[in-house]
Amino acid sequence: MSRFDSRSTSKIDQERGRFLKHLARTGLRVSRGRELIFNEVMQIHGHFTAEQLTKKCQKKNLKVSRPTVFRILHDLLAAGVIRETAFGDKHRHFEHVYDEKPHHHAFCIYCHGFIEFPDMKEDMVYHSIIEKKGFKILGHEMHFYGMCRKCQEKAA
Amino acid sequence: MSRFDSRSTSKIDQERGRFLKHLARTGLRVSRGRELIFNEVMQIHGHFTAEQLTKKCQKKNLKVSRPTVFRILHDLLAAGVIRETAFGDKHRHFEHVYDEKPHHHAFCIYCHGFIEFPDMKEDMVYHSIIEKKGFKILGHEMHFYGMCRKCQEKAA
DNA sequence: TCATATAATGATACACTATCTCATATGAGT
DNA sequence: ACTCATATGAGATAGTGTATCATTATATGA
Repeated sequence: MSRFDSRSTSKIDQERGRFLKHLARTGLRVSRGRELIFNEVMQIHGHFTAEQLTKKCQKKNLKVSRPTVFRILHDLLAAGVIRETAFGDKHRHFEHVYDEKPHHHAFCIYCHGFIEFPDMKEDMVYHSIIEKKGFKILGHEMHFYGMCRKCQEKAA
Repeated sequence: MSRFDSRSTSKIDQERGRFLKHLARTGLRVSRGRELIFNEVMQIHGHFTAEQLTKKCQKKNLKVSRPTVFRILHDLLAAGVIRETAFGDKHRHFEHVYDEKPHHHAFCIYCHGFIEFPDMKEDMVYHSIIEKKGFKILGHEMHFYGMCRKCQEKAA
């Protein structure tokens, strides 16, 4: 029996299954750290950095070191449980894939905040162009940048 | 008379004008470093990092320090002569704006290479959604990610 | 031209994120 | 329990981008 938290919904179970399968395939163990990080990540809604995740664990007295957090995030990436988004700052930003509707981001270049908006599928026109070049598409992100409402008000 | 390289095309002249105007507005001088970096940047086709630019200068025996390169790139950004693109790695990537047709990127997650493809304007549908939230759009980038042809061949 | 003020520059140190190393701890399987 | 591979943490390290500050260069006015 898995020692992972058993209160999870079926969607989280599905992700857990994906993760366990990946670990089995690559000969990695279901360790304390991996259980712990998996459960924490699944409870986060929205984006997070490795730093934020580490602090979240430390606040809960879940002992896990920074290198371990990075290592396990790498596992989760490889398993396809989380994905990475480039926000243009010096941090790596992650979000889990389950329960997330496809969406994109608009970044404020003044306060570095962002808003989300839904994927409208209008960008599918690009697929044929890119795949004609032999590139296999695994995903896409659209980044708008500009000035958020609050920063406009401040400037005025 | 400006001491900037005078062999330039009208498009580069236009950019030079934009830069000089910015310097004048903000009380900055037309210094040796700014001339030098401006000319080098204008000669680059495609993307570059501060590191690459610094090495390019050093190879040509153009003496300019790393802090100065960063400072002047900041000036060029503020003047709107270059723009920044988040590539998902730890570097800041720049490209000059002149002579560039609007385009986007597809990144290979295996070799970190990328291909470019033209902007098709199909993404304009997003503008109304975002601006309804009070966000003022200044630009946008579309990032596809996946596996390039070469990496697919290697894997096969 | 000289004096003075202001900006630019480079050397150096620094901050920060992410990663590497390696000794130790842990777990799985026999 | 023993053996051996993997996981972990402490600390060192790498790499990028900044900050500090003394020095140099430039512009301006007398």
